[in-house]
Amino acid sequence: MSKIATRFAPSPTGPLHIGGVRTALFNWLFSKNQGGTFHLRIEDTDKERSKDEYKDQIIKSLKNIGIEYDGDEYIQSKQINNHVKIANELLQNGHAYKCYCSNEEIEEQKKRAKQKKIPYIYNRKWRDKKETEAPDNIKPVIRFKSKIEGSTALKDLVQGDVQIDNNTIEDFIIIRNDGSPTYNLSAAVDDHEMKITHIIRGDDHKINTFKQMQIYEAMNWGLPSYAHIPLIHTADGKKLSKRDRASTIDDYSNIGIMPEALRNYLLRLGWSYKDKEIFTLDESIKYFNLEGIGKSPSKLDISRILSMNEHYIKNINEKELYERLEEYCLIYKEKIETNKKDKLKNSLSFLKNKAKTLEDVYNNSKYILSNEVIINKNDLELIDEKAKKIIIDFKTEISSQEKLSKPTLEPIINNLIKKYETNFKGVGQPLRIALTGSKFGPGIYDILMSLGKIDVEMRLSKVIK
RNA sequence: GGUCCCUUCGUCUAUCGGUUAGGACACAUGGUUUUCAUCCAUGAAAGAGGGGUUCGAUUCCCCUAGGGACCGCCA
Repeated sequence: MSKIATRFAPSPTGPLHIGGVRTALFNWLFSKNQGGTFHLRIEDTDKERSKDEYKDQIIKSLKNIGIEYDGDEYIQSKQINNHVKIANELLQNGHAYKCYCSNEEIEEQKKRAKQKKIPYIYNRKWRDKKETEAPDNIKPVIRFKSKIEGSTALKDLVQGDVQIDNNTIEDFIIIRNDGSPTYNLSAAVDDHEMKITHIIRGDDHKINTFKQMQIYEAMNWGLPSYAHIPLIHTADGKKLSKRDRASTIDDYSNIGIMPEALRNYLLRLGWSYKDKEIFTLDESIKYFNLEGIGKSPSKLDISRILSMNEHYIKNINEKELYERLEEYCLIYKEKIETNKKDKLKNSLSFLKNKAKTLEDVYNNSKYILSNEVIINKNDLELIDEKAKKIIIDFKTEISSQEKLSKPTLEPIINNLIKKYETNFKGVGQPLRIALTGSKFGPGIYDILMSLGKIDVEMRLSKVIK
């Protein structure tokens, strides 16, 4: 048994969306679980639409989520000569033929098929014709001589046995009339060349598998194993496409979803291992298997992504979390001022409790990050004369404190509650509004200590003027 | 239209013929609390329909319905 090798083969004609990321993840996990290798192949043979920026985005996306491919990326366009060579061999050994039908002729047939409401399938006109009958004003394409009789069974590692009548596979084109190879030829040749043992891909490729299997057989190559995984659907049940918003990793990074959360979510989408929900990267390698992949397509559920992210925010260590937050703010929000960094770091322990995303953490920490407290009119009205007196008293009391701490703050607040015959809210709410500009937020002690004495005094002065 | 695939709570799923059909997210209610949250507890919530096979079907088979994918000289 040769060493397990899998591959992910996207075309750089658009940004990689998370459906592709999941396919890559499954391939990678499977190979690592089996002690094999995982390869990235860039299928850039469509010169018109392929762009380097997409290739870079694909590579970046994989790296971002923790997927590492073995060796260099395999660039398909560099292998075109090899694909053409194989096509010629196929021509020689009688598994392919030149087709001289004109475009118009083919179009005409398609049109007729449509009118009769029967599926179009190339009529194999040139399959057995002699080369000498060829018109000299037409550049031929090369077609693969597909099987006409019988049926082919695919032992799919996810879907089980799938059988299809051979005559539903037409004599597909392997070389265009400009001499360039088409997808099915290139993919099959490269998979063989790369010694891929397991092809795990979306089940939208299933029909291609039957074509590619025939190329393998015609070349007498040993067949790889296939696993067709169900596609991810959007919330309304359609195939995920590049046009969908919130579909690339960056879309999720943008709202503060961390890569490990997305990785964990994608892993559990259509795959399961008992009742386990949370998988570290190592655990996912350890437990991943093809048997756990479900057969039905699954829908994207943002609330689950959010809750997965919430779990990771609460569970990664704070130093790490801080670094993520700083990077997040730098890229998507604002640079954190140097003199705010320590305050923010020390406040993470309570800020993270109210956050599902890094964006939430950022929003919750705005009172620390910004120097100005903006209080809206309704909230300002809550600071009435009595509240102002409380604030003045509070400010006087802390002026003698060297540093704000819970043991010293607690008696002060308790005394104010007694003195003004109010409750905690009566003291806490005006303070919170004055210090953060909001009725909601962290605990009052946390706010006080996270801001520090100087900031607290400054902010309080402003409301009692 | 043709070919192929799929069908358990709203969502992701467990169950590999015998279960009060389990878990997670979301939702609802209650509790803790200093506001918002967190946290804890509790609750509601599912085998698409119809036939078989079997002592017994969510599980195996068939039909129907519904959903999806593919049907390019794109990949």
